[in-house]
Amino acid sequence: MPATLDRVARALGDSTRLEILGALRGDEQTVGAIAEGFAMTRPAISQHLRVLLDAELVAVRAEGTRNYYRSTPDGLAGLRAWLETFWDDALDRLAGEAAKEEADKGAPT
Amino acid sequence: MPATLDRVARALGDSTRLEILGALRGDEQTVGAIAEGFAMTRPAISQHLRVLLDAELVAVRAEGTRNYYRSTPDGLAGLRAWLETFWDDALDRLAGEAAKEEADKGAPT
DNA sequence: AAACATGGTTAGCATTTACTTACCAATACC
DNA sequence: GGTATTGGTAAGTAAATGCTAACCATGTTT
Repeated sequence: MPATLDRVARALGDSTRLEILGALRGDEQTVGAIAEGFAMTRPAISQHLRVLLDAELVAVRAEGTRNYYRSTPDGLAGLRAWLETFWDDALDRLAGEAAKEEADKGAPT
Repeated sequence: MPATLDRVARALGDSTRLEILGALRGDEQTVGAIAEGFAMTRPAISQHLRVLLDAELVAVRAEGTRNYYRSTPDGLAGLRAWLETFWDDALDRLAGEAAKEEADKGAPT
C-alpha cells in the first residue's frame, strides 16, 4: 500500500529532508555520512530518515552495524501522478477560459 | 520570486488543503462555497487558503465582498521540475546499478 | 441609515514537529 | 572477553500547526 499523498508531501515539506534526499541522489549513504553534512545531531537525522522511510521515499539496507539509506523513486510516483493530472487539468481550464474570452470578444452582447 | 520548494511541499502536506485544491480543479470558488464542503469552520478554511496563497498555489480575485479563489498551476512548476529531475536521476542510477550487476555477473573476480 | 452577507483577523488551545541530551542494542575490532 | 563504532529510541522542550470562538471591516440591499 503506497503512502498517502499528504504524507509524502509532508515528508518533502522540510528543507533538511529535501537536502537529505539530495545527498542520496548519487549513491547510497550511511547515516553517519549523511549526518556529517548537517549542523545537527545524528539522532535528528535518524528521525528525519524515519519520516522519509514512512513516506516510502527512502529504503535501508543493513550491513553490520551500518545502515545504508538510498532514495526510492517509486515513493514519488503517487505525487508525480497527482501533479501531472492536476497540472494538465489546470492548463485545460486556462485554455478553456482563453477560448471563452476570445469568443466573447468575437461576439460581444 | 517563486515560493521555496519546501514551502510548496508543506502546503500540499495536509489533506484538507489537497481537497481544497481539488475543489478548485474546475472553476474558481468563493470562500463560502469552498467551506461548505468541509466539516470545519470558515476561518479554518480561510487560514488554509492563506497557506496556499503563500505557497502561490492559489490566487484571489475580489468581487464586492466575495473572494473568488482559483488554483494557479504555475506555483507547482518548481516542485514539478524538482520531481522530474530527481525521478530521472534515480532511474539513471538504477539503470547504472543494473548494468554494473550485469557486468559483475559476466566477469566475476 | 439599518440590517445582512461575506470573509479576514485575533486570541486561545491542544497537538504535532524539530530538535537536544542521555541512553541502549548490536556488531566490529583488539 | 572488553571496548569502540554505529545507529536507533526515549524523555524533555520550544516553536509551529490546525483548529474554534469572538470580533472586525467592507460591501450589499432594502
